[in-house]
Amino acid sequence: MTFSPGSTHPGQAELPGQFLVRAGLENEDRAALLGAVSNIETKSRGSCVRPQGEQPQSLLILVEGVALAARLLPDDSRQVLALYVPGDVMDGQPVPTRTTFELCAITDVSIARIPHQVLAKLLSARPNIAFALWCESARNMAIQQEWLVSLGRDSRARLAHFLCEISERFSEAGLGEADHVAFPLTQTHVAEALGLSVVHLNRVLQQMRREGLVAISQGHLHIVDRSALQKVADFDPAYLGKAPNR
Amino acid sequence: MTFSPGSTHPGQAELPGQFLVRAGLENEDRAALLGAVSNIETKSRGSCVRPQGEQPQSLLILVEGVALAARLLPDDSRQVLALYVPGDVMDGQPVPTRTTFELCAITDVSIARIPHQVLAKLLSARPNIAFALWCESARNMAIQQEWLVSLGRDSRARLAHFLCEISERFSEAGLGEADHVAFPLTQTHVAEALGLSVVHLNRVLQQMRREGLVAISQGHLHIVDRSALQKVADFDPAYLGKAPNR
DNA sequence: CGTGAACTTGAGATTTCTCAAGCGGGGTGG
DNA sequence: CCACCCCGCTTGAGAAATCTCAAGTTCACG
Repeated sequence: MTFSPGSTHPGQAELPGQFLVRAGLENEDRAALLGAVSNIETKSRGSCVRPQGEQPQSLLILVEGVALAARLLPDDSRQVLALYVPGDVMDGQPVPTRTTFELCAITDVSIARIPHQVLAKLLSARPNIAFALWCESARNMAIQQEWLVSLGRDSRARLAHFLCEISERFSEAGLGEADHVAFPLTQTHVAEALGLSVVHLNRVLQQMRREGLVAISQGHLHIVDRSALQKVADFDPAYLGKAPNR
Repeated sequence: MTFSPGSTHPGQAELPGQFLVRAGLENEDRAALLGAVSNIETKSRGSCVRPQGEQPQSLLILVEGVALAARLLPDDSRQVLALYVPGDVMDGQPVPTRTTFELCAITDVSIARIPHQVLAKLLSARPNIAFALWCESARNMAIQQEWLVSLGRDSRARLAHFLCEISERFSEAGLGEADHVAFPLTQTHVAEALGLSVVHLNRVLQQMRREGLVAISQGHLHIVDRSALQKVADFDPAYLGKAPNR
């Protein structure tokens, strides 16, 4: 998989089929939204999709790959604020405002752009689209809220919760099976998401591995004992819009 | 100030003047929204406005007083997720979903209810209202994002940031002057918001008091050295929709 | 092979927590 | 009117969680 980074192939979108169906968007509206895509561009892994502090010109939708949003702090540390999988709207704000975080590609990604100028017309012409984007945004808010709660707990619960969420979202996005999903994140990424040092994160992870809860290797996450893991995490997938605990 | 807890006086809302103007709502739409208020009720301080896990029947707007949203954890601890001041929409979701947190009155409060059933019609009839509520929700998300970043930092920065935000929001809501606002929270509330133990919070607070950054007494917060405090907090009020650092 | 990034391990320093106790004001019942 | 009690605040001290620094290992890649 070798993209020339930053390349652009314009025109008809090949957005993933499930895009915005979660939010209940119907045919005609979906078509209108797809028509508003100005281009789909690719970025190579590790590159920055949109720097912190920029005034965004387009709404960005992740089509392929995994990406994250992170805040750069004055002491050069980073706090990861969100993870994105294919189908996710990255930073869907009703009114574009100067961003307080950067968007980074974790793997090679492809991203659909919808210029805010075009979008604005669409929003007033088609209230359903606005409503669907609001729903998406509300879901991201629910996820963020879980992260907030998680950060208040100890490192073990934090990591367990993170892994539970990853496995749900990644498998739903087609990045693997339920108990065996792709895991392109480095431990540094995870540490920055959980607000832990890499060293400590590593130890907690090993501990959980030893206990037979999870295993991470070769860029894959294997949930060995899901119910035990969910218990450690106090995880209930309802906030992701899924059925209650299975 | 003695309300009979839970009392309800129906009819014409006396919503605060600035309500939803931040979100750019115009006369006619505002009137429609006000007309949808089924009643305004009062709750006494310390009481629970809406328990965790309930299916909400109405949108709640805080008219008077201070309230918070908190998640109850299985070990009986709590994580405060949000603070509300008059004019705030408490948990404004596009589609009402089972709540994952409780709403509590910190002071005596009065709250306007808009039944979701009524609201739904309003949203489709008047897209501007949906848009305004989305904007409100986006603002709450930005605040929550700041809390998330804050939780990743040390206790000193966390507290400083919290106090900066409080002073901005409370004074904007008419709960005091810029450097001298009402502070009805107990140290336990603050500790639960910041994910710290009360004991540790107390020590950090005293330290900041000794350094001449802030003073809290008699239910009032006094920002003694705002610029120093903002520096400790790495605080930029832009996310609240205010002008950049002064 | 040589190199760099990610992961791992050790050990001491620091932050934060828990438990325990004392203080002080406001409200309440006697 | 007084005594008591509860809640919120404060302080001390030892325990636990987490961090930082430093170094070693592994593995993919050129």
